[in-house]
Amino acid sequence: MSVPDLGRFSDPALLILTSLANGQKHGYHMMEDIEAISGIKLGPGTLYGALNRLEEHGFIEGVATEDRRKPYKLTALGLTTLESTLQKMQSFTQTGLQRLQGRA
Amino acid sequence: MSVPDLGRFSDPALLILTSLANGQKHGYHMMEDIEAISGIKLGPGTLYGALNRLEEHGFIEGVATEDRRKPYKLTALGLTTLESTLQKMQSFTQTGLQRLQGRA
DNA sequence: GACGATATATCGTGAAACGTAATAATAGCT
DNA sequence: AGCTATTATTACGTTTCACGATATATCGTC
Repeated sequence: MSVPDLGRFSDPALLILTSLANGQKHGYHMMEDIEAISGIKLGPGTLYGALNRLEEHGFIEGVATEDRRKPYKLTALGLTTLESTLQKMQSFTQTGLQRLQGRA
Repeated sequence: MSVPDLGRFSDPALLILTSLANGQKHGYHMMEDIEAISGIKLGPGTLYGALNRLEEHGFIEGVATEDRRKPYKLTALGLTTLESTLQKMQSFTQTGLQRLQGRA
């Protein structure tokens, strides 16, 4: 990679919530989706670890199924949190890019 | 705050680099700047810890001075990294917000 | 010029999150 | 049946975070 990565800008939690923003998904599906929309490939430990934390904190919840796949979906809390986070991030990146613009 | 925070979306490192995007600053100044542009208040341990790591990784460098304040500025590496990170973040948040839009 | 408030940086510590990898088990393909 | 892809769990070492305590210099003001 030509441009090195900033340690962890990624924040798996945010990637996951965003992946769930357009409908429920199970873990493996998220892995692919996240890579598609962000270019970041989460390992299983990272992904499932973050999933558990998100569920504990009430941002997502498992959907009942008899399949071996375990789908998750956003809770109301997760939804509003995601929305406000994305909005803040957007205005923040806006500011940052403007600052870069203004450089000599 | 009505909307709870997503554990660590913040990523102090990114906040710091962005704060340096419009010119060199010393630690305390960054604290205030970061709070102004992001609403996030970094404690001293968080801030200076992240500063040290960023310097070790070559993203920023201290500026020589006789003052007791120690200013930092972006390195070339830090600059390109920041730019590419912000751009990716912007397109990512874009995608996320669109997905939220498309919800029933 | 003493005294409190603000500015500025350092250090220490425990907890949380991250990344990698090993493991397991089911499903699908040939 | 064997092999590959799918899907999830767990364990472990490292890094980062957040919080607080500490230290010192500077400023204002009385």
